[in-house]
Amino acid sequence: MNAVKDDFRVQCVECPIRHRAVCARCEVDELNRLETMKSYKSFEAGQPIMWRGDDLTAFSTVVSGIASLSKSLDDGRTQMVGLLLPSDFIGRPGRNTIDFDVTATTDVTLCRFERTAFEALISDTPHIAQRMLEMALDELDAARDWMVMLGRKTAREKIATFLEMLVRRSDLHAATGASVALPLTREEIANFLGLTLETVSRQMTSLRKEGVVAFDDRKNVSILDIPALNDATGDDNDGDVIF
Amino acid sequence: MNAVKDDFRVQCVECPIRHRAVCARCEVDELNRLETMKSYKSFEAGQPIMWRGDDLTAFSTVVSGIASLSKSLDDGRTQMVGLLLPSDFIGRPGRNTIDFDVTATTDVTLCRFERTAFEALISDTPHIAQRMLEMALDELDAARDWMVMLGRKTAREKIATFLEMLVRRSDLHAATGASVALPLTREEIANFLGLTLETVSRQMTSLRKEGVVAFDDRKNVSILDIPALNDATGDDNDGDVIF
DNA sequence: GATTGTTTTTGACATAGATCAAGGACCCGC
DNA sequence: GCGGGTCCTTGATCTATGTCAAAAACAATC
Repeated sequence: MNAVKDDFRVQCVECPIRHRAVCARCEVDELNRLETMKSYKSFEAGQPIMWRGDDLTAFSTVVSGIASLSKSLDDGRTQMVGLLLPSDFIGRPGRNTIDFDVTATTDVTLCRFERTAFEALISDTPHIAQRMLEMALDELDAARDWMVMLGRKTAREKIATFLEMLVRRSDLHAATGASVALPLTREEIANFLGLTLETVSRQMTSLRKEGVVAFDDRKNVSILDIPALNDATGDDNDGDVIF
Repeated sequence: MNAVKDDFRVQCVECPIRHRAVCARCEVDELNRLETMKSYKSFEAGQPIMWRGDDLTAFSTVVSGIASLSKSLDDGRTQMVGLLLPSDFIGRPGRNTIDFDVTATTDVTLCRFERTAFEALISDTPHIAQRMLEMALDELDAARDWMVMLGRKTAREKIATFLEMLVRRSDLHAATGASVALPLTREEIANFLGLTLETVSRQMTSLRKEGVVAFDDRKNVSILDIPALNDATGDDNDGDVIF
């Protein structure tokens, strides 16, 4: 079992996600203010980060790793409603509990801010509020594409859409045969797509047998036929992006 | 056929949605600036307001009526991804085309702003950016509940969730037997819920036969048994709200 | 109030995906 | 390298929902 290391620390100006996170537009003096407010916290893969209903005492930015947001019905059915990558933000001003479960999908490091201090910062520095608006609107666009997928796509299209998203995100766009990391288990993919894990497995083998993809191992896919994958998504060819 | 009346006009300070729209937090001088920028435009029920891909030359707030946002796949499958009520906003800063179809579901009146002028206003007046952030985050919450519904609920639960949402929105909460307007056709409801219109119809008759609801006519439902409706949603009892 | 078109309901049937169950593959600690 | 756990695949079957088709209810126009 890997020990969680909480000793990670970088200067804001050298932060790897400096230009994409909520602080993207901050001037140096604003960064200095953030510098004094922040602390880092890490979680192992699989660990819960927050539970639905928890007091939202701090806001966070994902610095490294992947976290998922999910909601469950009483009987255990669960739907993933967000996938947080480095630079994504957790928390919302003006609400004091969180309304979904946040889980570390891989090892995750967060950059944390006390809520009240950060809320003050938001009202002081328009740069942060503007960037947060932009990020919220991007998430909303992603959520809407996701809704189309959940409501109207077949299992095969869902799988293809998911794989295509991974390719797009890893920026290998054109590189046929390149291997892409699959950061989620079959069950997590199922919760992402609104399917059962068995259906996920079957559709993946089906795409494999057709020669569209190949699985190096459980956690890595190679895309052998990008046009075929695109076709299978059900989107028009310069299709919509979820992330 | 009703003529579209474009002559609707109110002063901002007397506007019915003054305290809920993007301008909610504006001071009098900011309102005065909006006053000079705005124009009204109306659409009949069923008319398209914008098509996906259109140039986003203006932003708008819904003043009255209901509009829907939807996305379609190539073969015509369509999913509704938003339902705009009075005070809701159309358009997003920093993007110049719109990525879904906007349709007037009932007769609709919009309050319009030229995009460039409004974007300038956003960077000038933090009150507007802050309010827009709040509204975007609310929409995101709604979208996430909607995703759970699309991905994990049964047809019956979807219908119950939809009807419950209507009750909640019309603020009749406790009033058993009260009649609620059903602003969408069966097909639109189907596109909202990720179902076919036949399934919508069947589940509605099923709820009717069980005595949970009654249909006064096509466009009005009475909720006879609120606890039963709540049960049928699949949420826990003080359940989640979509709007 | 008959006519025509639209929307909704109902029925019969087909099927994608869920469910239940078993067997394999991989991982990790010893 | 062995044993126990977890994750993944595959198979057999069931069922909720989609599809296709027709009839019924309603709305609009003359």
